[in-house]
Amino acid sequence: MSERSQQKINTEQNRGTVSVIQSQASGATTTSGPPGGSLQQVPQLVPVTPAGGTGGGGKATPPSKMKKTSGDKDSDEYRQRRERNNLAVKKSRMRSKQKAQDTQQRVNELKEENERLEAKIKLLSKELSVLKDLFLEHAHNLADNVQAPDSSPLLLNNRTGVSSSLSSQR
Amino acid sequence: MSERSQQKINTEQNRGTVSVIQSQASGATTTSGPPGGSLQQVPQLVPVTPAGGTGGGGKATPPSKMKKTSGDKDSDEYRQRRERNNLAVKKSRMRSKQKAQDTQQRVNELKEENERLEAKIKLLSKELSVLKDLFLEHAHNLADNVQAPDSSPLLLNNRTGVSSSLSSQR
DNA sequence: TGATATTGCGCAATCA
DNA sequence: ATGATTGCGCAATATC
Repeated sequence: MSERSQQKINTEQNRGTVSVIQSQASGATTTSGPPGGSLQQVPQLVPVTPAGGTGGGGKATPPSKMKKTSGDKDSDEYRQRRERNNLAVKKSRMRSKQKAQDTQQRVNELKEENERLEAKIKLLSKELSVLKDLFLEHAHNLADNVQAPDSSPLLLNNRTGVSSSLSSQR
Repeated sequence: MSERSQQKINTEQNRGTVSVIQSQASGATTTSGPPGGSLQQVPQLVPVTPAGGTGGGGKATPPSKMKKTSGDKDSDEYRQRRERNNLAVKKSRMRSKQKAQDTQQRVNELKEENERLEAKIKLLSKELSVLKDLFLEHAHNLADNVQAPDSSPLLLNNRTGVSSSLSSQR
């Protein structure tokens, strides 16, 4: 299960015809392939003057290493490889971005969870404190030898202001 | 090993500007050469097709509006701008990466914190449960009208197996 | 209006 | 040899 975002792949070289399509309003630039995204580099004839003295420039005759077909750059295979790599790059970057996004989201989730847990802790602590107080009070009563034969304090938990502490938590 | 390449790309639509590559000769630019890095593009001027995009629809040959010097690409200012941008790009990417890293770390921290909180909750819950049991037991005793002449149960908290529950939490 | 910041993309080196 | 990663420069935008 993997969806593929396919996009226009021009497996061809434009040699002079250019398409001017550049009117994209600013807008959501999410990670969805921007239609008509930006293009850059331009087409152009191979400038490399193969032989012939470059009249002006300094060292303009890099060791001509043309092996293979008429140009290892114009090669059909080369273009193919490039295209594949470009695709791979795109994919990789997409995943990378996605991952970063996921991580960010994870942070948010964890933060939420954290708050929840802390709230729970607070609640439990409060309950505990109430019970402890009751205990202490009771202990006091015993110590003071106060019988307090009336209703047992167990059912009166409003002593410290907490309404319902003795119940299943949450 | 060094392959000279020049960016001549084109896949997808192209516009009408060209990219020229500039050489770097012996590292004179502010940016130091990257260690074992990549190659630079090849030097050479490019036959920038005059602005006119053919197809554009409106202007077949827009007046070549080269402002300023005759070459806006080989211009000194151009290179300067590029260099600045390259710098900015690097900086931006660095920060981006750093941020991602930080985010990842935050995840780890939060996870840890989470575990801690959960452990605490567990502990509190246990304490609470023990106290409740004591309460119930006590209530029972009262209900059964048992005198319980022995010591008060408050000091005996080993009933359910918990060692020290009645103390300041943490 | 100019400068920096961000983003998408292609190339090439390197990894796996 | 092939796909995945990564650093880098270019150019279009976005932001300030």
